[in-house]
Amino acid sequence: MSGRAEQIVDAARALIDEGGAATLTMRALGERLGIRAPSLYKHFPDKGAVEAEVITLAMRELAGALAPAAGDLSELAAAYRAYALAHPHLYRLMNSGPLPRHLLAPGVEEAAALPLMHVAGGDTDRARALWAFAHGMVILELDGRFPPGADLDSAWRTGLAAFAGPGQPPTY
Amino acid sequence: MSGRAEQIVDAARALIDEGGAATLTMRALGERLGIRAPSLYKHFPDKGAVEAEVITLAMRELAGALAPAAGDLSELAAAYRAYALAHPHLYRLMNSGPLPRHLLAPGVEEAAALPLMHVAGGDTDRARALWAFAHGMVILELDGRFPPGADLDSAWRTGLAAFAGPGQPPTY
DNA sequence: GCTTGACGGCTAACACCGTTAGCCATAACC
DNA sequence: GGTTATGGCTAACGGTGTTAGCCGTCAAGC
Repeated sequence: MSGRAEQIVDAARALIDEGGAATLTMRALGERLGIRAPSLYKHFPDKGAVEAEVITLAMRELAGALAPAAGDLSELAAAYRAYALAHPHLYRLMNSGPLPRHLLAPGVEEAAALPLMHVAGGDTDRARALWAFAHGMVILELDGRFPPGADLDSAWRTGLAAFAGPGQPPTY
Repeated sequence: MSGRAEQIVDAARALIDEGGAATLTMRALGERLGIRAPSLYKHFPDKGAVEAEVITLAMRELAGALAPAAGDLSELAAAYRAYALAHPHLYRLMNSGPLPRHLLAPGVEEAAALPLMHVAGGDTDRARALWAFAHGMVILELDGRFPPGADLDSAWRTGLAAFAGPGQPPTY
């Protein structure tokens, strides 16, 4: 990816991070770089390709934010939620709707899921259930689905306690 | 809501149910009723108002689908997942993104959540964690985020077992 | 019976969207 | 020095939600 392409992806990331996916417009993106929209097509085939690069970038960010907390369930959950709250639009972009897997850098999706797999002790069912819980909590919070004033820390603790319970203890 | 308005909402529901939210276009909606797009604005202030009515309708549907399974956790979970898989686009519409609460029929959101609250034994933390898990499982499945061939029944069982565990037994 | 007004359709148009076609200046390379 | 790739540009197309303004129908009131 040439230098110009990286600038475009960075600008697109900033645009989404600030105003959400709907703010990412080819014209707005061009304007941010002092360029007209059609010129962007000299670097990317279409808008979806730019978005895919932003997703790749965000997944690497998320993996990086999770890595230091790997090993401890509640720390990992806190780091996961913290990233989502810090970058709600990026979180939504990479974790909602169909994923353009064929456009993503290979391995990046697995890398983001690795800490969770590790904390689940290699039990895929447990890992998937945990992932669903964490994603559910985060996305419902981001979308304002919980009643205003709801004690979400408490709900998180309750859920994590259930998963940490004696059902299937970590094998390591 | 007059007769014509109901026809519009029904057509909109059908359009979304068949092809997803993106298929709901004011022009397509009009065409389905033998009418031009601008005429729709004689019945609704904008597209968002039509969508809000469809959301209200879908929430009532979901509540109706959940009611027979109330009381039993795994039955309730099965009914929840079944509705989502039967009407993925409607599920996404009503459970993703910001909710236009001020446009929804009052009480409809609570009614859809009631069976879950009941099965959680009145424990709001437990109810929220369960909701997050169920929504997470469903939306990740709908979005194709799980690996192809993943045994999701098994993941559901694992998660439900964790929540049904001795952490906080039902109080009734 | 005539007038008035609401209702519910219509066309034309605007601003914005992603995208394509085609032109052109610069710069590197043989 | 000519050739070619790079990376800009304008103009335009078809699609989107939405607005303005026109007009036929039909019921109510005088």
